[in-house]
Amino acid sequence: MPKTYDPRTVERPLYDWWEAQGYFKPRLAPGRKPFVISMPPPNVTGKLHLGHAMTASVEDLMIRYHRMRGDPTLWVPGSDHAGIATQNVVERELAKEGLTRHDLGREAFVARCWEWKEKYGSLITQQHRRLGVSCDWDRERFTLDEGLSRAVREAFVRLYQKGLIYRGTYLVNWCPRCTTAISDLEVIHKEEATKLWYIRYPLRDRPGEYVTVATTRPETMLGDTAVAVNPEDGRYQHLVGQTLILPILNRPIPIIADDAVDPRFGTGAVKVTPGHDPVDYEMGKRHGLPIIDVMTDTGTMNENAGPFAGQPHLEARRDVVVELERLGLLEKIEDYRHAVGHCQRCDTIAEPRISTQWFVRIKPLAEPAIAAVRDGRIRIIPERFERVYYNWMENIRDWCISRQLWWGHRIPVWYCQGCEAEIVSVADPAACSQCGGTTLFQDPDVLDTWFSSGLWPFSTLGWPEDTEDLRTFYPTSVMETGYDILFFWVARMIMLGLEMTGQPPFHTVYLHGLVRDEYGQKMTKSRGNVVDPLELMDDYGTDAVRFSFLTGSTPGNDMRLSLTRLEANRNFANKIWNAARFVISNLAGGRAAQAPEAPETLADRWIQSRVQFLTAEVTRLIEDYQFGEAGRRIYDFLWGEYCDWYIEITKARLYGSDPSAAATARRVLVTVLEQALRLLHPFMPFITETIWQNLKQAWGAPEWGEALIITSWPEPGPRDESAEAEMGAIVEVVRGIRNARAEYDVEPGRRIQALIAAGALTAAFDAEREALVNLARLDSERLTIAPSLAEKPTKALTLVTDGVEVYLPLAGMVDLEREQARLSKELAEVEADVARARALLANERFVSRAPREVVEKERAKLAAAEERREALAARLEMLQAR
RNA sequence: GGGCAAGUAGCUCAGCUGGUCAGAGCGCCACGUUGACAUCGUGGAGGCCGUAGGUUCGAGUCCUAUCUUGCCCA
Repeated sequence: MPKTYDPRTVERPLYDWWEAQGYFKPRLAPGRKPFVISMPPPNVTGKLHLGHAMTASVEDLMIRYHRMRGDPTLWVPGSDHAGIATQNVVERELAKEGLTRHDLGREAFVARCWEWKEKYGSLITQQHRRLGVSCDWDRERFTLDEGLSRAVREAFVRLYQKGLIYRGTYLVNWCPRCTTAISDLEVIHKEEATKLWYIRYPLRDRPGEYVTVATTRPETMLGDTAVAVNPEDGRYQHLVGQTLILPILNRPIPIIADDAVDPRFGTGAVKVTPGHDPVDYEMGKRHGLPIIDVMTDTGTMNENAGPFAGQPHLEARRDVVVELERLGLLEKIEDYRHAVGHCQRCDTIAEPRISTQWFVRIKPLAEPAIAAVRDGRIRIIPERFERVYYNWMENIRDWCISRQLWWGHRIPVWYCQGCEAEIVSVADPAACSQCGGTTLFQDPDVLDTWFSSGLWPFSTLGWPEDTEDLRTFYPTSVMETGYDILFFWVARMIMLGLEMTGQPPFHTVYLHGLVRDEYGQKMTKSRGNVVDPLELMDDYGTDAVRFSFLTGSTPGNDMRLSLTRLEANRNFANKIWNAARFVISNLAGGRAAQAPEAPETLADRWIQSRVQFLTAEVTRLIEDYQFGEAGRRIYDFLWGEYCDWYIEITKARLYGSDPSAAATARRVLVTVLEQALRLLHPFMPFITETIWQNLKQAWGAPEWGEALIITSWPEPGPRDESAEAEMGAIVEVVRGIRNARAEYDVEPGRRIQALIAAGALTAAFDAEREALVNLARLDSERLTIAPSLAEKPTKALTLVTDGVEVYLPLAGMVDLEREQARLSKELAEVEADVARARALLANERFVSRAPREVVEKERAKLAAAEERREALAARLEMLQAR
């Protein structure tokens, strides 16, 4: 094994081997409930980003854990066709050739998209493998696959037949750049500084009088069909029912009264444009106002805009204002801040626009979806997102699912030219079901990408066919994803899953946070702060990247990417590597070549007890979805206990002359490391498997099995409480001696004399005498360990720990004045402890109300402190009396 | 306007259902080429857990108010 761990030489071949061996495929076990995750499908347009790395780290952890537990474990990968995003990318490619999609025509354009998908879609899956994801690639799916497309049609038809999908003409969000409708969720509201224009609308029947309205979008006045005031507003009550003349177009429009008007906004009178504003649209419906659409699908003014027809709407805005000013109807312009909706995909300002679209009637789907979370059939982690979910679900509005795009699932609706019937069908119809006519036109629109994603947990398993996979692996277990797509995706999977399959698609939703840059900013292309996970993996190794994501975040909370943390975890990998190197290089021919074992030492019993405790804790924490804490425990164990203490302690035996003692140490070194590697494997799969294979080989233990990835998760064995307590005391003494040496500037190489009065712990200290000598750099010849000392040296440093007194007669170095001062300080501290514990125990309410264990613990603490106090006081007295 | 999260050592963050919870990594100081590791070892300094109340025998840990920052929804 090389001196430093080199992930680059390890990762790729190991991943290929795992995959080739079929370890990523589920192993069925009769009677065991499968553990299944549907991987959130990355967009085919995408490059691997840190979100994927986070997702992969968390999901692969769960997958590997359950696989080791023996559950039939399936992780279904795939990718998403990402309608708007992909279409935009391909259109941009075309633009480089000076072409638009319309130049190509629909069929050729879609073919072009497929080409693009074939070329780049596999890129992200290759990149994905580098993260170590142990998913079943044979079950990889793409949302536009034949099977999934069929699922989409089936779902559409079922919803349509139940009356849950309808077509209608409504005000929807429209992106004039993408030239398609988008759903409410795809509109991003951003606060922007704009202007508020105050415009005078003359009263028809009262010459010279007018009503002033304020607007942020003057060009939409061309579509005004009323002016509204609040019915309670005294300023305007007398005008309600009067008629105004719309400036420029000179159209008569009424003044209406409506509760929706906020009297505090602007002048309290607002223009009503039902064709271009959601509030106005609702108002228009209530008052039977006409709807006038003044824009085209690309955001230019149409023929209804009179003199401004043909102008882009922002130009028209400017010119409308100029014209109003000329007419003397522009009262004033104020600065104003308000939220403006933007297209999620291209950031263009989204315009509310009247158009004919397909919608999902969502309330009947939302109600069962709310119930599933409320009654606990679905649990969301962290829990607070359940409220976010309810809040959104309870205020949900019908979902606009049609998109005026070409790349996607075409809506399975055909219109008969003969009788105008609407035919909705899973299979392409040959003839009209009403009149038998054969001239049918399919609806040109495609479905919202999230409609197909919403079916993902079951469409990937074969639904609507009653497949073996669907029967075995559905419902899935955990849906793990970023909280940013709780509404987009998770909520819709729950709704569609319940509706289509009658079951919640998963029992647990685990939401991770977003990965931000080191300054806490969202990573975006425009900020230029995007970090490429591939580079991180190159620089630090995949295991370090994964471990950093797992231990550096808590569910639902964003994390900042910290390079020092990555470095620390790379160092951790290297630390384990070297610990393993140490163990392996000391195996001396392996298990078969070992002498009969000597009995286990205290240290052996201690480390074995610790690894059992670790196993229990890590298992509990993983079961409780506390992955970060679990990872940190393993880190602390391996570095803090195994390396810093146990390995150091075994050196004496390994380098000593007793082959039996060495044999025991070797076995314990190997088995404890092996168990810890199993625990760590879901966090750091590459290095653990690599070490494990080396260790198995060097130790000669074929019965461990083929690979770590498929070994069993360890069951915690019993703890050895006394070994832990005794070893704890020894560690404390060693630390005390090291501390004293540093404080007195004893040269590191110098071996010093020590006298230890170990009381009840004498046997333990005797047993680990060699460890004490080595770790505290004591002079073996001049080390006394006894229950108590008949004669205590005067010129010596004194350490008093629980139940143990240590004397260090540092020849010529002990300054008794200083020593007395040091002991006095320590005594004062202990006295404070004693006083505090006494006060607490004297409090009747504490003794009577606190749990017994807590009181007992406090009593034990008091006793120990008192003992220490006595020892310190006695020592001080002795020094003073000298 | 409604809601949520965060505010803990110089920095980045852990601290589960209230009782060694005051921690880690990095940084800092001192020392160290002891036969796994300088991507290391040993020792050390450093925080009244945003602020003010409250509940409790006991509160970073629960409640209320408040300040700061960020996010979501409307």
